[in-house]
Amino acid sequence: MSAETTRPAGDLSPSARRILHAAARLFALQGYSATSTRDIAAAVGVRQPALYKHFPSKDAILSALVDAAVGPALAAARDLESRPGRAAAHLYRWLGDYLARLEDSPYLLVSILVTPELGQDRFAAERRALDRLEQVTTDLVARGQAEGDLRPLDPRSGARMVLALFDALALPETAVAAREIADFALHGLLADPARLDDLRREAAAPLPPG
Amino acid sequence: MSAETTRPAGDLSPSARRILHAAARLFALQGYSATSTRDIAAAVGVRQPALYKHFPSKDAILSALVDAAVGPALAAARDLESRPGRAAAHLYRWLGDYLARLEDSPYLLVSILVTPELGQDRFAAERRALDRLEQVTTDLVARGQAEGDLRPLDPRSGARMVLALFDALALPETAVAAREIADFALHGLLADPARLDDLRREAAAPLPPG
DNA sequence: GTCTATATCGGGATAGAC
DNA sequence: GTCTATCCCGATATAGAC
Repeated sequence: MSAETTRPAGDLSPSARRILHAAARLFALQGYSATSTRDIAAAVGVRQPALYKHFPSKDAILSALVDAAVGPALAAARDLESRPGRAAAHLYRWLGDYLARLEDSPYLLVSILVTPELGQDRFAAERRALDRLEQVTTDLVARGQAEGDLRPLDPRSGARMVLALFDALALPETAVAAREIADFALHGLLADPARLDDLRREAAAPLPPG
Repeated sequence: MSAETTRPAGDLSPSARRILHAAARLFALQGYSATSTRDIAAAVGVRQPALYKHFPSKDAILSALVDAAVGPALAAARDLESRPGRAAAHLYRWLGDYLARLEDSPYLLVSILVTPELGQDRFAAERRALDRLEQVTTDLVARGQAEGDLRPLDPRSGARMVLALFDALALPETAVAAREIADFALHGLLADPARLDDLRREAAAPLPPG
């Protein structure tokens, strides 16, 4: 349940998945606190107490969503760290893959990333997961700068702005395409945008073994 | 109270301003619904019912915050429309001014822009205000493309991504600087970043009369 | 314009039958 | 594993004294 476990979504029962799907959609549309467990249950087609056979609390639902959103992204980023290649290309590949995954995901996880309720003390574990996401992004930006591909700016600021762009993915009906976001992010960071085609090629190539 | 009025913040009593300040901070930290009117009152140093002498409801507080956040930005953008000059330079100037204003503002309005509760029906008027903000941004992007300064991408997507960056302004302690955001946005949009210095000069010059 | 006291409602969670 | 019924609490808002 905690963000430490980064349990893959595959471990969840079909019922639990349906609950997460419905909850994520409602959280995105109207916010976490404004969504009642009755709302979630109605969207799933069951009565409110039925949820508690799958999750011990409403908070646990949000926690599971954070895990499902952040876990795969962290795993992918760490995998990339061990591979050869330019950090800027890794960043581009990582953004494209992760954003496309979110786009396809039924969970609409993006808006979870900006759920302000996570600022409360009881979600400290989830906040740590988000902090790790920011940290791996910061590392990629810093490496890209050291390698000369990315323009000089505070790498933490760069990471924050890249992650802030995720919110543009938003809801399906109005979404900005994943590739548009990845392109915008790289344009925002690159020292010389002429190198983007080059990076795109490297990022599209099969991943060399670490 | 409605977003239509775009009433300047100057119309508010000092007490009302203190309430808005405290409320904005708490909404940003833990979310709108998760913040109780008791929380707000405690932050202001009064008891909960005292708030109702200044605002008729909790929703009205959020509504006033949206007005204060969006009103000046729309006014500034419309003013720019009537002036000569390149749209890309206008966009840069507008972003810099508006973001700096938010940075200085005691209201921490940024996170208001992503408050998911605004998705609920009863905030339709506030959503329209945010839609207008997106529309003026879209228009600026489209004009910048027509003038050849901005690279081709869906102007609506471009506007969404620019506005999504606002969230990086976040809270004071961890904020990304306003200028960093404006620079990142322009880099993300520009056809040729070499033109940025030029645009910066035009944006820094005194505004020519319309 | 702030207070105390309180009405009223809705939400999270549990008990226990099926 | 879902249901009905219910507990309990916290939240918004109002009443009325000062």
